[in-house]
Amino acid sequence: MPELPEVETIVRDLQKRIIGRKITGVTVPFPGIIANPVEEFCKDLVEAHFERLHRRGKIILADLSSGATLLIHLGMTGRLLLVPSSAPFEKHTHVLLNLGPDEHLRYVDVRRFGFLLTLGKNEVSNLLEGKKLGQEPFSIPEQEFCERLSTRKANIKAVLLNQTVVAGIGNIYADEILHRAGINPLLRAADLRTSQVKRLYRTMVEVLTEAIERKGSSVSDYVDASGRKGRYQDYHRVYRRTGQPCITCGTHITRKIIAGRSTHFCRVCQPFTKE
DNA sequence: GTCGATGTTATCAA
DNA sequence: TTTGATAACATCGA
Repeated sequence: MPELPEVETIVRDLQKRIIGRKITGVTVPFPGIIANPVEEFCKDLVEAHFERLHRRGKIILADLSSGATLLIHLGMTGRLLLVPSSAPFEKHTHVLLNLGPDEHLRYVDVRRFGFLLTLGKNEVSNLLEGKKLGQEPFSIPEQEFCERLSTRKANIKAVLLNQTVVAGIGNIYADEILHRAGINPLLRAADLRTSQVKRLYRTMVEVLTEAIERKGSSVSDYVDASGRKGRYQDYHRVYRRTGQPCITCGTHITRKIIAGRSTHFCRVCQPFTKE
C-alpha cells in the first residue's frame, strides 16, 4: 500500500542511484500496464537519461532528457526495483528498463492497479489538473486546509482519502492521523471545530514526517527500490491493531468499514462528539 | 470455495 | 456542476 511516505522513500532512494543514467533498452512483458501506446512509451524512454526524479501525491515523476516525463503510480501492490540484470525474474514483472548492461529498473505489480505512462511537459500539468489533484500535505497552508474541510459534508475519513482535497494520504495514514488528532473517523469534516481541524493539520504533518523518517510502512509487501522494508509499521497506533489496547488509554481498538475501507480507531480517544 | 486486503474510477443519485 | 456513496477491478493467502 504505497502512500505518500512510501513513495517519497522510493523517490529519495532512486534519486541517489539513477539520476544521470541512460535507459539503454525497454522490455514490456505486460503492455496492459502502460497507459499510452507502448511504441510511444518505448520511444520516449530508449536512449534517454534520467534528469530529475520527484513526487506528486502518490505519483512518481521522472523527467527525461528526451523531454518526456515518465509517470508511475504504484497502485496497491506496485514495486519499483533497481536490481542487477542477473537478479531472478520475479513473477508479475510488467516492465524492465535496462540501465546499461548490468542493472534493471523493474516494475513489478501483483494486482496490476498501478500504471506507467510517458507524457510531454505540458501534458503532465494537464493530467494533474484534470485529476484535480489536491495540494501536498507539506505545502498546503493551514488556512486553506481548514477552508477545504469546511465545505465537505462527507465523514473526515473519506475526506482524508480524497486525493482532490489533499494528495498522498491512504488508508494507513488516515487512521494514524485521526487517532493522533483524537478525531472520530465518522464525524463530518464540515462539523469539526476549528481547534480540531488545526490539530488534524498538525498531526497530518507530524505523522507523515515521522513515517518518512522511518522509511514508510511495510504492512503487506512494500519495499523500497533497493528491496528494503520500512519500519513505521512498528509505530502504528491503530492500523491493523483491532482488539489490541490503545497506546494512549488501553481501550481495545475498534475496526469498522468506513468509506468502504477498513478503519481502525479508539472509541475513547476518538469520541463521536464534537468538542 | 469464500473473504479480506486497498487506490482509483465509473456510475448513479441527489 | 459538484458532491457523496458504493461497486468494481485484480490476485493472493488465510
